[in-house]
Amino acid sequence: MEHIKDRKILIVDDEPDIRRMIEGFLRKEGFYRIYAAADGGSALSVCRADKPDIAIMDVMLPDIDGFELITAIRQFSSMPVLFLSARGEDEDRLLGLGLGADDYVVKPFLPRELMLRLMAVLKRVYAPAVPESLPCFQLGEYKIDLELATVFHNEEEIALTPKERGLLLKLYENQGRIVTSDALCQAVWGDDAYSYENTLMVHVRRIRAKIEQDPSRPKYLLTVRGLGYKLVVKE
Amino acid sequence: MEHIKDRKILIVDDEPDIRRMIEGFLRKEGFYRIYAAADGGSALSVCRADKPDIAIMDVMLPDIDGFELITAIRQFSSMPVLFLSARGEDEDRLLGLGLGADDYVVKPFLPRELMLRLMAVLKRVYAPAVPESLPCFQLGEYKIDLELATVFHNEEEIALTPKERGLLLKLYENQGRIVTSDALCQAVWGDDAYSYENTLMVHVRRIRAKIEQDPSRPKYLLTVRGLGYKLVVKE
DNA sequence: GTCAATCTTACGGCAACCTTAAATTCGCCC
DNA sequence: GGGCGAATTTAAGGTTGCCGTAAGATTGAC
Repeated sequence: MEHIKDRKILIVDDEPDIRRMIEGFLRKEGFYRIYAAADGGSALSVCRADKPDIAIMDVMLPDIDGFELITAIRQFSSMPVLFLSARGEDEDRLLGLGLGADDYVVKPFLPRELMLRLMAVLKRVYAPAVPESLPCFQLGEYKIDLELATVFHNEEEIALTPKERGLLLKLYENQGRIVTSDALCQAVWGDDAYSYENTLMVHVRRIRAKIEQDPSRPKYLLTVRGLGYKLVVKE
Repeated sequence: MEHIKDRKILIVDDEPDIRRMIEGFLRKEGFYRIYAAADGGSALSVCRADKPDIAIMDVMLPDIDGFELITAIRQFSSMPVLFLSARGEDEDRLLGLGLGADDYVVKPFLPRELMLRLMAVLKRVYAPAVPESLPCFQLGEYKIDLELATVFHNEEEIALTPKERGLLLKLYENQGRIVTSDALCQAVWGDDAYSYENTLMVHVRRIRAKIEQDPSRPKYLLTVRGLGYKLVVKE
């Protein structure tokens, strides 16, 4: 999941105009994975089948009350839900939030407000658990600080890019051991392991340019032919 | 002021039942410094005399409209005000908030909701127990005094705006470390951080205009691509 | 020597970032 | 309230540099 706008959104409302309005606005804002449903029944099956990342739903639906719907959804999913409601009653609001709704917008609303709240919920719920601190270690005269994404060498500070940092982290976690190319790709690019072999080599080359005296005869980041790479930390 | 529940609360409502209900609930929740008034006139004198920390007041009072009352109060006090209203109209809400009300609860309400909002307002208004002294530090030829919100450079004094100050503070507290854009937004704008990315950039740009020789090639407030920003203090 | 694996370099796309200006909101004084 | 200047946000277009691709060179195993 690269971007917040890659999230899948389900819109549940029985009024076609509202559905289209919301969908249109969200698309204009850059969301592109949008589902829609007009009633609770189909909403429920979309939730099961497509597993959207968030649902925007009207409280009043033709076949089922929104609060019952969220209860049903909670049986199998903890996806965030943002309610739309024409009523301004506080009981509804509290009930909704109490049942696990994440926010609540009163109709009529400005598209922008819906947007703000949607983004807020997505950020809150899917906020990446950032590891507090990343390691810092020495390679001969080179000091590698992954926290600062920086290599220190001879008074110089050389910045590391995110990919370089990710690769070095994976290698450092397995220092002295061989890390397969697949494992490295997995660590940096995620599960969909396409043919990143070549790309990986290029990145390794770039890392070597930053942490090796002679990048062509590496001392620290070694190639293990046929298997992968290995980071040698000890002197 | 030790605790949030040591705050003095004024309840203004002409219905004795409502007054008692709110007061009872608040006492049960641990508040103990509670004043009550049945009309705008006495509310005003309580505000003058006892200087409550917050007022909960009905919009409809026998002698005066709540909005006029808040205007009168604003003449001599900036105490937070939380409105109760039987009308659910947004105009009222906006008007109230625009006039300096801090929140707004629609009757009928659940005591718990009033409570939540009351606490929220108190926290928001009184939490930033402004740290007495803010740091002052040197960036090359630039002296940054966050206390005075001023940059000194070549006999010149350049004022910092509140946002600029907030950002610089957060950066200074993490000097030498990378501060993510999210963390910066959070520090200055609060939790619901969305769409501030661009705004942040603009502010960074303006800060750079004040503390960098060449804002396009910053020496102190550096960009860390893909991560955030970093303040380099040491020379 | 041959072949496959790995290295090396260069280049273009694209997202992240920058920059500016205009629009809007905020805060203060009257 | 209304008006004014400052502060902030929005918007639009420009720039930069990370990253992925490809193509040719080199290395190591057999």
